[in-house]
Amino acid sequence: MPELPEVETYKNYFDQTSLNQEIKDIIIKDNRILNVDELILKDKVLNNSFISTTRHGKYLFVQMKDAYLIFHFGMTGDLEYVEDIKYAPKFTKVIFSFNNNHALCYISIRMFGWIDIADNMEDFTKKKMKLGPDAYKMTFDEFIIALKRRSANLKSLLLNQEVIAGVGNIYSDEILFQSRLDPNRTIDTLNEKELKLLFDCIKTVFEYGIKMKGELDTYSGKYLIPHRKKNGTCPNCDSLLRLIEVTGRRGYYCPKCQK
DNA sequence: GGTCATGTTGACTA
DNA sequence: TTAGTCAACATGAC
Repeated sequence: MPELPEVETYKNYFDQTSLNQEIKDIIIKDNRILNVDELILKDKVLNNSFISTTRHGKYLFVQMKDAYLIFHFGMTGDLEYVEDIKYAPKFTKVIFSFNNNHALCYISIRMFGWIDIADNMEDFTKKKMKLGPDAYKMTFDEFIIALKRRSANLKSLLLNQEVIAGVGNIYSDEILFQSRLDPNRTIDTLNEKELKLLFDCIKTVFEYGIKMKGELDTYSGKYLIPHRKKNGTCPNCDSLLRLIEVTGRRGYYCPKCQK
């Protein structure tokens, strides 16, 4: 499922269920989702505990004694805390089992997500993944710096994790709709006021998304999200939404409201 | 059976 | 360097 609001929701869920308990076992049901050698993973995790978590973009970092465990959820990743490993849901790929027999399951249907280990969070985000600033936490100055020398169209720009981390396909449509900006425009055509507007909309859209725990089907009808389907209409002016394809992703926008 | 999907990456071209 | 296009990854839903 995850874009930024979902990953933030997973983070909160992780914090409420899985911190500060000794990890006594890891069960790897499918090692294709591991980006790290199984032995290294076990060495870093077993007999340790999860201390705290940090989210950067769509990545969740879990601090341990001398390493970070990293989760990426792809398009169909999820976490579930269960009372016993026998309740592990379908498509569970890795189970972290605690001393009290409760367990945290990493679930992935399509296996686009993965689990990794890193010594240092900055090295991972900046050097390895080259991620831009986190879209929800960045300041306006960081946003402007991230856009320097960029000239891509607005939708591809928002989707590019190296520019800004955390915006996915659905939220890129919503952010551009709330900003009333045409996704086909290029970033270098925006004036100061439009840049500030775009920045503010990134924040408010994610704020709402986090509040709603990323559950898209509960979103208010004044948002674009419930309308982004074939023959969907603009919640603002009722025009038929237009479909665009950018970087192989489908997007919806209102040709009348978004300029 | 065909198409589509909340993501990322690498190859290639301009 | 930056951008755009395409294909690949694996699986379920409609």
